Amino acid sequence: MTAFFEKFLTKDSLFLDKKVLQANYTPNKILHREQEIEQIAHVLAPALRMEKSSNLFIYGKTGTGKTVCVKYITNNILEVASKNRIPLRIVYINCKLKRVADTEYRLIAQLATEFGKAIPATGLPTDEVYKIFFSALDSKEQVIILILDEIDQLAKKAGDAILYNLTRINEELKKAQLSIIGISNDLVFVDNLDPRVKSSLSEEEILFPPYNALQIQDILYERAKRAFKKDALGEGVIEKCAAYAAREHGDARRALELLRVAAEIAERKGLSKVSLNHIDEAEEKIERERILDAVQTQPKQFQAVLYSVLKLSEKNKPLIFTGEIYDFYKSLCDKINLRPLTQRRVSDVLAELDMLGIINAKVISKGRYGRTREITISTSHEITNKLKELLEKALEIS
DNA sequence: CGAGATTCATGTGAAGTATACCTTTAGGCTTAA
DNA sequence: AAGCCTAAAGGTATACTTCACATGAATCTCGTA
Repeated sequence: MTAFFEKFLTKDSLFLDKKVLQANYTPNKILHREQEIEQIAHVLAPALRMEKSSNLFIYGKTGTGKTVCVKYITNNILEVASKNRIPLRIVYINCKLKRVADTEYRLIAQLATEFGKAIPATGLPTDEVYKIFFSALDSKEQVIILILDEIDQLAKKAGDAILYNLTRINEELKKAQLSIIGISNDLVFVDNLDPRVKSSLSEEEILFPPYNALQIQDILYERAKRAFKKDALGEGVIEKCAAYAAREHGDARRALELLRVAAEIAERKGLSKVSLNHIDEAEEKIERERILDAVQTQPKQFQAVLYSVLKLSEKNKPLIFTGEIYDFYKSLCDKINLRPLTQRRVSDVLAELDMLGIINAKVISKGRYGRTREITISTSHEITNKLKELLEKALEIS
């Protein structure tokens, strides 16, 4: 054991600074987004004069740099603010996180917690929580910029009334000022909003177009310079990562992750260079971990339903229907001593699993033979097998 | 043969229920003057 | 008399159930050519 660690220590790493490639890293130079950054900066600048800045709505596909740009700007603005003793506060919330900010109550509770007020998970009336949040907000003169990431998820689950309430809070605040930045991956999201919400939320709008392959390459080169030691990357590695990511609507986050994981794989193998086939391995690994992770954090019932789907797909059938799943699921529940949910609920569970991208579900009509969800597994065989193992363990299936 | 009607299996919306948790309040007990 | 603790009462959010109705194309029915 000691020998292993000794060797680990002396073996030199491919990385110079790994965190440069990690998802939450904010670089101090963002390429190919000069215009967007300037626009955002213009919108937010009034906050420094203690004026309310316009609400801002940012949209663009995943990995187009929305979050990074916003974080970059807010970091800068915070710096200036603290230097000049301006009471500016930035709150960032990701609305997608299940059980954190995916309902009205939980979002406001989360916000209140950000302001140092502990809110129980249940029990309080929602408007009470609003009041607590409100008084925390208005307790002193300050400007607050509230960033709601993945706001489309929130509106989809919790309705847009909550957004209306938030945009209206400002009118009642006496001392503080609140501006909202909404970030959405869904390009048509605003169009489905209540017009009142729409007009107040998107006083300013900025669209982030996808990066093209060349731009992603630039970004990768820039980061790789900091992240890796010289010559750690083989010929064409960056190009390939960029190409893969460009294929997926120019997702830079994905490209970076691909590069990092590929390097980790190479390093673990004790190689001194990352080569092209590591990228393929990395892609596989990322996909696997994304799914395994998502599944692991699901409630037991969800896992049981998913397991049923997997088991049924095993029988070499390309399409599975809700009814079969429910039957299997019920007998499964019997076996593992789980109280079965109703079909109604399972229907919703399946819809949610679809949303998570773990399965593909499509509602079809089979004419005379009724209407159902047609379900397919979207992942590769290998991952499916791993999943089954994991679920068997989690559900204690012998 | 083709237009409508029918049918099936389940999707989907609304309303109700169970659970877990919160605050408030009233009563009982302890404590200190 | 004041202070503290506990338990009951009254209230809420959330996950789930119950009930009832909606869907939509394959299939059936029946009038017509």
